[in-house]
Amino acid sequence: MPDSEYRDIRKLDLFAQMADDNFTSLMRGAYVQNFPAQIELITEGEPSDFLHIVISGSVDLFSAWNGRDTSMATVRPISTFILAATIKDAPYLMSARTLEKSRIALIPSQDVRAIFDADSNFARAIVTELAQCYRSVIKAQKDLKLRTSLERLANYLLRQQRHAGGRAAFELNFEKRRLASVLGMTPENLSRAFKGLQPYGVTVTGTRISIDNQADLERFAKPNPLIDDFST
Amino acid sequence: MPDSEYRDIRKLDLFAQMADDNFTSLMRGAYVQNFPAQIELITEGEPSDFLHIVISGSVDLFSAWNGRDTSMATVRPISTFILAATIKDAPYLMSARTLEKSRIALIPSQDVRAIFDADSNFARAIVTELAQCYRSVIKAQKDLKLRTSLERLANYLLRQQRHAGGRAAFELNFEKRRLASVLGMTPENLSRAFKGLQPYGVTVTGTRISIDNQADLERFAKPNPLIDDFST
DNA sequence: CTGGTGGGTTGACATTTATCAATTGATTTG
DNA sequence: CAAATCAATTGATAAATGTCAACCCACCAG
Repeated sequence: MPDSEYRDIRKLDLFAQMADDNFTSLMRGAYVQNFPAQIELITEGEPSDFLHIVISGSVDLFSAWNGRDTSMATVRPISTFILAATIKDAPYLMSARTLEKSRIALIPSQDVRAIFDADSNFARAIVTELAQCYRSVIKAQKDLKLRTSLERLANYLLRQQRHAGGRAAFELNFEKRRLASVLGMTPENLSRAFKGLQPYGVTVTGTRISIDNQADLERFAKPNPLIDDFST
Repeated sequence: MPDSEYRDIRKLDLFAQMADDNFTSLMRGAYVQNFPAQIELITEGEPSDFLHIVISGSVDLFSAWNGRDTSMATVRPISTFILAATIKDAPYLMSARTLEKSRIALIPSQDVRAIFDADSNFARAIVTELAQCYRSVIKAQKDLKLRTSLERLANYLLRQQRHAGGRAAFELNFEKRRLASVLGMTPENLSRAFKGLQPYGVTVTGTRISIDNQADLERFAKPNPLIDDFST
């Protein structure tokens, strides 16, 4: 693993405070691999052998049941996924596939558990990370249960806009079919939902979104920090 | 606090392994109160001053937005809630109200955070608990996104049946309106959903459910441990 | 250049779910 | 006991969402 990557991983909240020895030992056992796009990295139901870290590219977490499937989340650099399964030594609840060419570090789960037992700074960081993950899912669930698909899309656009710097126009860094799945609707419905937001000043050209009337859209979307603010 | 309650709390996974001193110190700062039914214990958005432990009775966790509200979960004795908010020192994401007369212990959040820093056994237990909570919410989200309301009800009944001992007939320990909200539908819809399960051998009399054809219902519901098994 | 491929869109239609209003039935309360 | 209350149910209807088929268009490979 190149030094720069090593340092980038070290800077993650999860690893920043742990003892040098323990971090080095974790990394010694790690594999780093480049994967092409559309590769299934893990499959739900399998034992959780590795904690994964996305170094570059992006990864889709999804789940299937009875012939249907749905995107649960997207993981972008640099962050980890499958932490809860690793800690509990329980089967994966979601599958993961690369969305594009990606570089992924794999840390053996038993190493993570061993160092978690030995390094209380690491244990604390894991607590913070898990609490964050838990709260994110709760927010997603509120989004799903309390809002219609049009409202979910409107709020998604506002979040994405903020994330992209707050300007009126920004890029959708999602395939629309995946966005539809993340938002819990069909691609056809998403297409119509975009049209449904036109009266509130939303213009779509390919992957480019333009919010022409910020106040109008916010009046409709009613964004709420207890659902839409990912930082708290 | 009576000795028996003290011991019951001590037995919770969350507190079982921590040092005696630390547990005693946590409990010294705790309040225990009896609340009547339908009392709002906490309100979403407020700072998380206390970790709550339900000693008896039951508590509904719910959330509201834009005039709508939805039940997220029910907490039954003996277990805690609001752990993630306490740890992160972040605002509550959900409100809580007693469903019946309940006895609740309140532990000041700053005490929990202080002892979490000092007692690594406690920290480890918190990790396990949070990982468990996280995985439960992920399962709930899969249930919501991958299943129709009829399928959610069918699987709920099978889970409840197992929880009640596995016999063909069992009690629904939920008000139907609340069950509807938990399952993400309206009470009217739940009523119709029960009728929709009649062809699969489900009989409803008040709060009593009878599953007359286990195999048929399971063939329809297609229960899956990665969604319906709460223990893993 | 050309034919294929796949994402995105559109229209017609079906299904699911929500809403509203009215009724029932059990329980509570004065 | 009778009135009031509230959860549960039912029917009629509306709204939201999904499905299916067709089509457009950008992109890529031969």
